[in-house]
Amino acid sequence: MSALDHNKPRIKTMEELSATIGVSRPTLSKFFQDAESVRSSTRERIEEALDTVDYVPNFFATKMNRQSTRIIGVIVPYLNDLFFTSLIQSIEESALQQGYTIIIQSAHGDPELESRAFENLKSMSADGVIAAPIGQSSSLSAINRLKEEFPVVFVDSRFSDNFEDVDFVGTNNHQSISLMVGYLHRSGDAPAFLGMPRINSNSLEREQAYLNSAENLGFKPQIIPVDNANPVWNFEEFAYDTMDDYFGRGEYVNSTILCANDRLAIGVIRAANRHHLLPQRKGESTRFRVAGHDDHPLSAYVHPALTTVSRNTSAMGQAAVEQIIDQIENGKRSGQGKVRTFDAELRLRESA
Amino acid sequence: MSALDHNKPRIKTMEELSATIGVSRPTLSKFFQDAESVRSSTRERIEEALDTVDYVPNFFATKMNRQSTRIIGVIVPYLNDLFFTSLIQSIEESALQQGYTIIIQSAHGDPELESRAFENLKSMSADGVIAAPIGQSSSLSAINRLKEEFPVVFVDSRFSDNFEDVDFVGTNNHQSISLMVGYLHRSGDAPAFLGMPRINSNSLEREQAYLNSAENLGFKPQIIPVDNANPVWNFEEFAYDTMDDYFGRGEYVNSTILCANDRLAIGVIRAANRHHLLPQRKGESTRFRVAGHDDHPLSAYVHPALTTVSRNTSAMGQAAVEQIIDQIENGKRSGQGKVRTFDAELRLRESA
DNA sequence: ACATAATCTTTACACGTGTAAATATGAGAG
DNA sequence: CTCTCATATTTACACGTGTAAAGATTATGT
Repeated sequence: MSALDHNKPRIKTMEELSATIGVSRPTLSKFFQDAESVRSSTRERIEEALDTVDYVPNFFATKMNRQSTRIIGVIVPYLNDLFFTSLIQSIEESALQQGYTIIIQSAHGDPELESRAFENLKSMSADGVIAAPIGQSSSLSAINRLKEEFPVVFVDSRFSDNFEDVDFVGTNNHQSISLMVGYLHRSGDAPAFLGMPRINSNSLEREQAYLNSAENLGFKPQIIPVDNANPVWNFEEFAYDTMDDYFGRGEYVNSTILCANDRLAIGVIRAANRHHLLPQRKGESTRFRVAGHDDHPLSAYVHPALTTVSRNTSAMGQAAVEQIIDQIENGKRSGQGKVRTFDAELRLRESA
Repeated sequence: MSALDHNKPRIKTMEELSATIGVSRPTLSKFFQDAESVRSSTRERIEEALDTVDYVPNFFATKMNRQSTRIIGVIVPYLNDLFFTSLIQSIEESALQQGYTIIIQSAHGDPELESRAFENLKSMSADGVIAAPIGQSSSLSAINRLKEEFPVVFVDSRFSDNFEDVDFVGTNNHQSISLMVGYLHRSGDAPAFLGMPRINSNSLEREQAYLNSAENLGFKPQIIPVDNANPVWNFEEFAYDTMDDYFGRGEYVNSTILCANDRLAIGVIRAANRHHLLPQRKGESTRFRVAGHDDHPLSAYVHPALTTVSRNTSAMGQAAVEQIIDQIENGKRSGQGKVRTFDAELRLRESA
């Protein structure tokens, strides 16, 4: 039968379907919203008929005259990042399970496009939005306005101020960083810290967590100065250029470097390899070490394999969906937003 | 003003907008479709009013009663792959420029979900679909039916048969592979070939191109046997496991290996590093070499940096959009589909 | 077979915007 | 100050489905 699918007559409207299979349109409407809501004999009759016919309800028409569209918007700053794509994947899976459809919007790193993405979702009457914000102040006012209009959950990073009333799902950066700093400190030199070339909450929090850990463990923190002039999204290149420069001048060549994320670490490893700072053979050892943060899918495949901490993207995606659906179905509570952060786990590999 | 955005009164319908700003609804409708279509004095009046008010036309309502929705669906087999995300990025950019909106659908590697993605897009009356198909026969019948209903362009890979009438945009695999084989052959040992663990057109074409090149250059082709039992999407792990096995048994340890894509090559490099097959220091040299295909964003950051050929994803995305819009606006020509393939360029780095 | 409840059909209006036709208004030319 | 043409307004219907109300039909228990 499935080979003959294309022979099924195409039916465009529910009205037409009603006429051809002899079931009233309101009943069909009920059926498509919830097959269980009609008598079982009717259900079977409809289902049999649907096998012989090619019909899908019009998406727009179904959503238009409805209080709830069961659409969740997902906004990410950038699609070319495996962290975000795996987050999306997890979100989509959870949402689908709850009968929600997701609409993906990428801001392409542009605050202007981020605002437009929110507008798009508003015009689609999305029930709610899960957003991983770019974190630049330019998009702040737009988001500030839109968070009043429908449920919003931030994931991954959030704005430092003005958004205490918005739910947040992310990583417990203090736990993850102190876990890694603790490990590095007890297994060798205390680490220096290479941050992200832009200001978002993760960037700040991780740096702060690093400083706290240093204080707790009693070593002198050392934050590697970087050019923060223009925020950039190709982290590997940024880290490579930065450290290639330092290494060329003989700086940090015997250090342990903790990077704010794996993509930076991958760039650092590349630079370190170029300057022969890393152990090349089994048993060999050098003083230089690198560690990352996130457990990027490829971090196990660089050489030396990257020691890092894993973020539980799957749990984060699931939690974000739970939170947004809670807001949608139980109403948005004003006041304090719920904050859920997830602990990271150490992934000891070769680079440190 | 933008700081006070949230003070703007929220207006939900065009009717309401018409009442508050004193311009008739049909005129507003014209304005939102094409601002140039109304008298300039009217346009200014509307634009000024819009500054003081918060209104966006309802997406569903605008699309519903329209012949053209200006929506292009984009279906990818998997979102967790930087090749597809950069393709999407390029497609979105081109589409936006032409006034089209894209809706992204990921099949998550599942033919069932791929079919459903097509259904979704049909229910949204998408004007056309750009699809990178999974390439399994199970989804063939569904696609076969749907390609009759609206314009379809395949990108990246296509079905071997039954789809000569569908436009295709991809890489000139014969050019790219023979370019690489030629280079490897004249710079060292002739390569063996490691293919992808699943059957799509790229997989087959690249293998065939490899065989052709071998014949042209007069060396004996050697295709590395792999387990094709269950198609798998984590290429790095697949390649690592496969080659770790071989290397452990002393096989291929002095070979030059050409991989069907960079993600495989990254896995191979990892395995080769574990078995110390690759040159570790400057000047050092071994007989073992690896080359990839695609110019994956991280291929320059593995160690040794991967020698590969670049696919022009930007041009491919742009071409795919051109083709789909051509079909949408000039009608679908039956008969032979237009095939556009792009040449690849050699990216000589360190691994070969 | 009867009463009763569950479900279906019929009818009608709603959602927010596109769009066509007839009419009214305004700007520019003479 | 008319006439004319371009553009706006008014009115009306359309898109495809959700949904409420009233009446008709079917299933269930006795």
